[in-house]
Amino acid sequence: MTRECHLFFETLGTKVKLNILTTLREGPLSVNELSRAVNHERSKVSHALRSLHDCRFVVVSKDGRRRIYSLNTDTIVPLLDLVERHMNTYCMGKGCNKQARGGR
Amino acid sequence: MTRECHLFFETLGTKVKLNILTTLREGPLSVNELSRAVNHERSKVSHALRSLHDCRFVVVSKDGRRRIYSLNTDTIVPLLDLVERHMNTYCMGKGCNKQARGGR
DNA sequence: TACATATGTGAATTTAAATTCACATATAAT
DNA sequence: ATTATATGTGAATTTAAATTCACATATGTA
Repeated sequence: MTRECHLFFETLGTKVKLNILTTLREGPLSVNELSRAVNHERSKVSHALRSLHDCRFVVVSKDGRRRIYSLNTDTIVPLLDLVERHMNTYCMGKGCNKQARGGR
Repeated sequence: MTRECHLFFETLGTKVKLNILTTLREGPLSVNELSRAVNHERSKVSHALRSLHDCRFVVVSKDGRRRIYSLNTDTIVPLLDLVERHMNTYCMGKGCNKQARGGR
């Protein structure tokens, strides 16, 4: 299980990907729309969508020459909710509890 | 939210950390015990535990000169369960659906 | 106090992922 | 068929995280 989950979490470990997912919570979008919404260039978004789709965090559907991406609401929505709850409960919403290192 | 979650998932994106968490599902362990259980050197495990603790995935308690780590069962157990379910449903338990690239 | 055991940590190095860019492909419109 | 629009992708580069190691700290024991 560790091996599979590793990839799973790795796939969520970057801001662009996370941005995409939270943006898609509002509703499905095409690549261009997403690119504008998260303010990152299309190529980057496209690469991110690839790995998100590889792990089935998102699903695609064709609409002419556009590709509409939407969340896998079945698992990803509850997952994000769970994480959000954890952050609020244990990390006070400010980037966890990273301790200052070094110093004397 | 994206900024915080980014760190959250990043913290789970490596095999050692994931190994530690799944091992701790069985019960609390000291650093040395964990080190043996996951078969990685203490220093590595210690570094991993640091970030896991920064995000409150684990909690510590002192016992003499040992430090006993245990899971934050409140959120991390359901989280791992959710992920496990996702993997089984959408990724057929074999490292997601990474498509072969290239080729002609 | 001196030593042993358990763990933590800074920093150099290694390793891997993210970004970028030029180009490929795919579909639609003229 | 040609052009425009939308998206995908390989590979070089950049960037960041993981690993390692030598040492620091902390606690207990003789």
